[in-house]
Amino acid sequence: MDFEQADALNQAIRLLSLRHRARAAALLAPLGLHPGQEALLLELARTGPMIQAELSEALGCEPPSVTLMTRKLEAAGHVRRTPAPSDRRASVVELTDSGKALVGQIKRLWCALAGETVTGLPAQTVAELPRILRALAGNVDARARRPHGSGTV
Amino acid sequence: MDFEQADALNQAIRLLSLRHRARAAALLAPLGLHPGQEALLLELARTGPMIQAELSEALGCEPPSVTLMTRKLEAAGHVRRTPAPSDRRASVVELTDSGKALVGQIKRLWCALAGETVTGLPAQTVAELPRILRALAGNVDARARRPHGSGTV
DNA sequence: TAGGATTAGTTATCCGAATAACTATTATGC
DNA sequence: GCATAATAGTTATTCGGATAACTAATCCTA
Repeated sequence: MDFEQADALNQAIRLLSLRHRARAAALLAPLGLHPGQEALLLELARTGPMIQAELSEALGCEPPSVTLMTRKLEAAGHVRRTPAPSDRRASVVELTDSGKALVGQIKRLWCALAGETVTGLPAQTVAELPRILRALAGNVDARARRPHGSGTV
Repeated sequence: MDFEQADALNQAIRLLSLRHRARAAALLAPLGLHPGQEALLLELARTGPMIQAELSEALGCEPPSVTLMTRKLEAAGHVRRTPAPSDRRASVVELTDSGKALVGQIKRLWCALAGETVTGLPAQTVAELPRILRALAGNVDARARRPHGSGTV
C-alpha cells in the first residue's frame, strides 16, 4: 500500500475519532458526563454489576482508567462500589438509581448521535458499517498480539 | 434508528479509535513520538511551513493543543518556530532536518499501520473506506454547527 | 484617527487513556 | 504447608485534546 492511500485511511480514522468524540462530548455535557463515562454506564446497564477487571476488558481500556472513571462516577452518585464477597481484592461496580435514570437519557443521545453520523449514507453501507469497523479494530488490536490471549474468548 | 444499531455503531467507532491510536502509539514509540505528533509532522511535510492557526485547522484540533505539541516537538528538535514577518502575533512552524528525517520513518510506519488495519477486507471495501470515514467525520463535525462558520470556506 | 472587534497564541485546568511501579489478595506448584 | 506466580486494584506520571480566560497584535469602521 502506498503512502497516499495509507495516509488517507489513517487520517480519516484519526479525524473520525476526534469528531465523533467531540460530538459525543457536546451531547453528554448537559448530563454532566464526559466521553468515555457513557460507555461504562451502558456496559453496566447491558451486563449488570461487574468487577473492575471485567469492566476493563469490556471497555477495552486499562485498569487505571477504570479506577479513575468509576471513582468520578461514584462521586457523582451514578455508580456504587461494594466489596466482592468471594474475592477481597475485587470490588463490584453497579448502577445506582441515578445511574439507571441517566442510562435512559444516554440511550436517546446515542441513537441521535448514530443517526447523525450516518446521515446521507446508503442503507446498505450503514448496515455493514459496524461489522467493517469491528474488523478494522480487531486487525489493530494490540491485545491479540500478546502471547497469553490467543482468542477473544 | 433503534438503540441496538446505534450502540453497535458508536461502540465500534469508539473501539476503533482506541485500538488504532494504541497501535499507532506502539509503532511510534521507538521514534520517541506520541500519537498525534506524527499528524503534525506529516502535515508540515505535506504543506510546508505554516503558522499554528493553520496547523490547528489542518489537524482538526484546537489551538492550545497545537501550542503544547509544537513546544514538545521543538524541545525534541524536530520542529522550529520563527516569528512570522508579516504578522507579529503569529509564529511559523517548520520541520528541522531531524524532523524531515523522522517524516521518512513515519511514512513507512504509516503504510504498515494502514496495511495491518485493512487486512482481510475486500479490495473494494478498502478503496471506499477513506471516503466513507470522511463522510462520517463530516456528519458529526461540530465546527459545521457553529453559527459564524456557515461554510467550510 | 481613535476605539471596538477580530485573530494568534499562551496559560491554567480538566478529562480520558496509557505505562510503570506498587500493595494486597488469591491461586498454584513443589 | 509454604514459597512463588498470577490477579485486582491503586497511585504517580505522561500525553493528547478540550474549554475558559487572558495578552498582544491586527483589522475595520465610524
